[in-house]
Amino acid sequence: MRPEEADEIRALPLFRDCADPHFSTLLQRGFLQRFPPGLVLIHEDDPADFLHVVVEGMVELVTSHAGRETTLGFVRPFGTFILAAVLTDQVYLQGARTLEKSRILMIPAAAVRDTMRADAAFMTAVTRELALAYRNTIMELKSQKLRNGAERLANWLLRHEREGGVLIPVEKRTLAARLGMTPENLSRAFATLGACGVEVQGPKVLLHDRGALEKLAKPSPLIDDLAS
Amino acid sequence: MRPEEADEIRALPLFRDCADPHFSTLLQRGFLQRFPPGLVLIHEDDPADFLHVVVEGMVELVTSHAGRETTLGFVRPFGTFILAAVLTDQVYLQGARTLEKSRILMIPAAAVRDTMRADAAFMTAVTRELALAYRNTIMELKSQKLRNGAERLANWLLRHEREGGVLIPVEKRTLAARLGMTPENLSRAFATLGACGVEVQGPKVLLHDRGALEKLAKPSPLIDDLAS
DNA sequence: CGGGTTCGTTGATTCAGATCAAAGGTCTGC
DNA sequence: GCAGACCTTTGATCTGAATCAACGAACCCG
Repeated sequence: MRPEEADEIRALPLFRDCADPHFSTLLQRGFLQRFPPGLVLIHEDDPADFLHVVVEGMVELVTSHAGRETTLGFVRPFGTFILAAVLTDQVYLQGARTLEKSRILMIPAAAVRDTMRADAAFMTAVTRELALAYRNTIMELKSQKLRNGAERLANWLLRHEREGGVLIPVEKRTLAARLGMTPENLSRAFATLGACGVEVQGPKVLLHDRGALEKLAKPSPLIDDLAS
Repeated sequence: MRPEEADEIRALPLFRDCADPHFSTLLQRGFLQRFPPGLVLIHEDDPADFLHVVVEGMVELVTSHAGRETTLGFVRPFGTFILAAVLTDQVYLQGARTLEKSRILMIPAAAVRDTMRADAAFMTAVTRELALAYRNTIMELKSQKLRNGAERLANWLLRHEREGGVLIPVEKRTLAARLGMTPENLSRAFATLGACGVEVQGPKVLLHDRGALEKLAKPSPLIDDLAS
């Protein structure tokens, strides 16, 4: 791992307050692995062996049931995933696969649990991280139950807007699954948002009228405040 | 509080490993309150002041946005709610109101945080509780994204089945909101399940053919294993 | 460079669920 | 015991989303 990457991980809320020797142990017991795009990192229903930290690239969290499949989230550097399964020592509830060439730091579940026991500050950080992830998921559920497709897209755009536009970092089909709709319907949702000054140019999206878009999206800190 | 109720709370996974003096302090700093049915205990967007423990009765967790409203869960004795907001000291993401006459133990957020700091076993239990609640919500989200209305109802019935039947503990309109559909559609979903041996008699539901119902519901431990 | 595959979009159709409306039932409070 | 309110169910209709199908564009690979 490059030094600046180690620094980034060290600075994460999850590890920031961990004592130096404990953090070193975590890193020593972990593996930094490279993966090609599209590789399945985790199968649903497998026992939870590792906490994963995305160092480079992007990971998609997916779940499927009875022939249907959906995307639950994306993880980019320096995000972590499947902390909860590691803590409860249960099976994973969601699968994971790379969307790009990626490097992942994999920390054995036992190491995480050992360090929690040894380092109260780390335990606190884990708890905090879990609480935030939990709140994020509640928001996701609210979005799914209280909004229609176009509204979910509009809010996703507003949340990812940078300097008047958004660069969609994944294939549109993947974004559609993330937002809980079909690719066809994502296209139509974009068309609907055209009336609010949304212009699509391949992966680039221009928001010409943020006010109009917000009027349709009705963003709320109780649904849209955290990341994904 | 009656002694047997105090015992029930003491035996909860959340408090079981808490040292005696710390547990006593928690109880001393808490208030046991009685509430009539239909009373709003918590407004969304309020700062998180108290961890709530339902001692008697039933509580509905609700959320609303842009004129729409939905139910996120029910809490019965001796369940707790809004632990995450208490930990992160943020606003509540969901409202709460009583469905019946209820008694609630309200523990100040500061007391919870103090005890976590003082008692490692309690901290561990809090973390575990959070991880379970988080996994529950993931399952809920999966159910919402991967199943249709009749399937969600079928799985709810299977999960609550006792001796060949289910006694619906709330108004059907409330159950409908819990399952993410309108009351009208809940009626129709019950009608659909009639073909699988489901018979409705007011609040009582008889499952005459569990096999047929399971065939339609396709229950999975990755979606249906925990409570709510 | 050319051929094939995948992806994104668009149109037509179907389906699930929401909405609107009305009737019957239950519970409540006076 | 009765009147009124609310809940539940059923029917009719409408809307949003999924599906099916087709086409063009982009991309990859030989």
